[in-house]
Amino acid sequence: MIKTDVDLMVKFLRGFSDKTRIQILESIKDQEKTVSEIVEDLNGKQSNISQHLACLKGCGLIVGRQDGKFIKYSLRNQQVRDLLTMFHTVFEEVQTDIACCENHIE
Amino acid sequence: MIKTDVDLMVKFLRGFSDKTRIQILESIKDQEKTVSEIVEDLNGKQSNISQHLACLKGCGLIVGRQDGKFIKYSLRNQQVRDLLTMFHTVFEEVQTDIACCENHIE
DNA sequence: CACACATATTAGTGGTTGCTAATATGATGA
DNA sequence: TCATCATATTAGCAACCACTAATATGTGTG
Repeated sequence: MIKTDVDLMVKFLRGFSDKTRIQILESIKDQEKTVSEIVEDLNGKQSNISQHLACLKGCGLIVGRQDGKFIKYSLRNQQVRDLLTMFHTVFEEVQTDIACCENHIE
Repeated sequence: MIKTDVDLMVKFLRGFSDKTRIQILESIKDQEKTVSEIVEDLNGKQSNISQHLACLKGCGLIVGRQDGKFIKYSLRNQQVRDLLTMFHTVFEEVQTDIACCENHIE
């Protein structure tokens, strides 16, 4: 770590560390969607999704724009999309080893 | 998400979602190190570091090899290194927006 | 084998975080 | 403006997870 603040970096990365958030990111990866659409996509609760969206927005991973009575969310930029793609790539190659992190750190 | 299991994916990504683990990854990014060296690097407790190492190993992000009485850890491969680099890149560009995730999801 | 050093594991605990339900805010259109 | 729909926020709770201290395993050396 050169100069960037580690704590902030971790907050950024924490955006990726939850199932619901990953699913949201995947859901809007290719097209922007309204909150309701995402809720339906994930079969989740509106308040829960809304909280995660706020988190992802705060982490700089997504952006929202008002569109009539809706708010449409999409990935912040191509880099975030690339990051998601790269996760898949590295993950594929590593998948078999992952049994880790049961409950506590382990 | 195409075919890969989301839960497993999240376990993989959770490897990146903790300050100590990020610091470990950065610490061994360019050269393999023994546990003691990492402990010293981070100014941490041996048992704690050891647990995080186990987690990172389980997540497929690092590998360890016995070397005499020591065990030396290093990043699993170039892809993981690339991922770390890419974090920095995207993070730099996004940094100002990150105030998120205070305590609860927010 | 016994001792010393390096690392791993376990148990217990406190703080963090994601969930739900209820309520509040905000925007649109009659 | 009032009613309605879309989204955000809050409070409370349960589960999770990282931390420390203590102990165990393992490896090399006398």
